[in-house]
Amino acid sequence: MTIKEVCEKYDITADTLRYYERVGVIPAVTRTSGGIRDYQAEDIAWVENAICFRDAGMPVEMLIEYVKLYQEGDGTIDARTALLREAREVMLEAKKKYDIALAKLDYKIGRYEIAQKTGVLSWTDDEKDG
Amino acid sequence: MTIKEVCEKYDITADTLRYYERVGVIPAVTRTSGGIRDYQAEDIAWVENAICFRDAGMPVEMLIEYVKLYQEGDGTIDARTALLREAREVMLEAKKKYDIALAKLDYKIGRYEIAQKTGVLSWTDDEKDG
DNA sequence: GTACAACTTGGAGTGAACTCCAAGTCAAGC
DNA sequence: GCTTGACTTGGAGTTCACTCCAAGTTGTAC
Repeated sequence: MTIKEVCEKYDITADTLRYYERVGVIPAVTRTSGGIRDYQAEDIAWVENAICFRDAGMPVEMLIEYVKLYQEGDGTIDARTALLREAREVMLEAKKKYDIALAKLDYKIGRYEIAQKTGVLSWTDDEKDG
Repeated sequence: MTIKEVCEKYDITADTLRYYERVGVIPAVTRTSGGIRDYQAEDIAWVENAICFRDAGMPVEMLIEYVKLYQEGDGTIDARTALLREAREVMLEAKKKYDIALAKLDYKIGRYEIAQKTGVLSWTDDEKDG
C-alpha cells in the first residue's frame, strides 16, 4: 500500500505519516527497492494503533517509548504492560472529565432551551455564568 | 479570593488564570481598589467552567466566542445554544475515540498479562504490532 | 527517452495553549 | 517608612504535534 492509499484510508496527511515514522511513533515502514514506502499489513496495524491512541490523547512521547520497548524484545514485556496500564489510567481520568463537562453542557443547553421557549432565562444564585 | 487561592483550589497556575482573562476565556475579574484580582463567586464560576470545558478538549477559541456572546446579552441565546450543541457533538465524538482506544488497550494488556504468566506471547496473523 | 506526477529527505515554519520574564506596584509586618 | 513578598502588566519564549518547503529521486505513460 502506498503512502497515499494509507492517507486516504485513515484520513491523515502523508506528512503526519512520515513524521510518525521519523520520530518513532511507528517502526520503520517497509520500502520498495527504490526506497518508496510500501505499507504491509504489519505497518498498517502500527499506523492504526498510533492513530487510535493519539485520538485518545496519548502523547507522542509515550508511543515512541512503547515502540522502543517493543523493538528491544520480549525482555521489555513488563515495562510495556506498565506503560499501557499508565496510559489506561490517564485515559479513564480524561474520560471522566468529558462526562463532567457533558453534564454541565447538557444542563446549560436545557436551561437555554427553556429560555428560548419562555423568553425568560432564570438563574439560581450561584450560577451567574452564562 | 486572591489569585493564589484560586490557583490552589483548582490546581492551575496564576499565569494560566491571567492568560484566560487576557484572551477572554473568562470575563474581566473583579479587582480591589489597588487593581489586584479579588475573585468573587461569579468570577470563580467562570473559572470553574473554563477549566471544566478545557479539560474536555473545548478549544480556547470556542470559550472566547461563548463569553463574547454572553456579554452581548440575551439576543445571543440562540447562538450560544448552537455553540454549546456543537461543543457537545465534538465531545461525544472524542469520548467515542477514548472508548475505542481503551478497548484496544485492555485487549493488549490482557494479552501481556497472559504472556507474563505463561512466558509465551502468542499472536494472531493480523496482529504483529506489539 | 522524456515528460510529469508522486515520491524521497532534512530542516524550517506554524498554531494552540500556555509559561516565563522584567520592570514596576501593592500591602502586611516590624 | 522601610523591607519583603505577592501582585500587576505587556511581551517574549516554550512545548507539542504537526505542517510546509526545497531540492532531488522514482516510476509510469506516452
